[in-house]
Amino acid sequence: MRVRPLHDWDLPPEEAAALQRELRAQLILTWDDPPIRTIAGVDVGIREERGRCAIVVLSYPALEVLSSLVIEERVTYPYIPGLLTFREGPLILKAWERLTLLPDVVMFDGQGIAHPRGMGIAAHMGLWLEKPTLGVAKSRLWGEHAPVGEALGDLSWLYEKESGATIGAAVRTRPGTRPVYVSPGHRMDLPHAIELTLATCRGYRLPEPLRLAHRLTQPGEQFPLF
DNA sequence: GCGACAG
DNA sequence: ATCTTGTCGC
Repeated sequence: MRVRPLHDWDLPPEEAAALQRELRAQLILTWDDPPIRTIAGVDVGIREERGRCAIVVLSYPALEVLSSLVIEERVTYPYIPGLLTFREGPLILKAWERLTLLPDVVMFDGQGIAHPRGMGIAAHMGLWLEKPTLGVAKSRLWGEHAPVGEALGDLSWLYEKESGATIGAAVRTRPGTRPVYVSPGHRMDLPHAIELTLATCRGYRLPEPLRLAHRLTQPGEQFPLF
């Protein structure tokens, strides 16, 4: 799919952070109730500056794989907490260009607005892709929360200590494992982000879109998945 | 200065 | 994320 360029990616850390603060005003944090027939999972794996991005599109709510793709490219921007998008974003866009089936919702491996400047990878990419997005991270970056209940579906709100604003939720997607951190990206609200996360879990800690995309980024894995 | 810190 | 083997537990 084609996207309209919003800005350069090769920005020094300070400028990258300033850009994130500017982009925050463009986020739409409401759900306008579009029909959901497909949902995509996006993940990136990098080893020795060799990045591999995988996108898997599943039907919803059946969760059958409709298409998948993997692309590789050199990645040089360093990993800096809070600036993950500047490392993985360019590669994700390259993969997105190869996509022929436009998903209704896109799930990312990382934060949405649960980020120091409200612009985690799911929020940022949502602006580029102009699609509803949500972030499902394996660990916390920003925000505080009370302990999470042990049952599937139990959750604790993630809130920003200073403002008191609720920015996401720590969700138990599988008993006996650590919760995942869910937050809306763009054109999304928290209730729907949580609902989509739980509705796409199939017995594993990670929801299917991300679990499958992650598998494809691992060395030796083959695609397509169907 | 110290601790925190998505992937 | 990646580096890495075995191992504890259901």
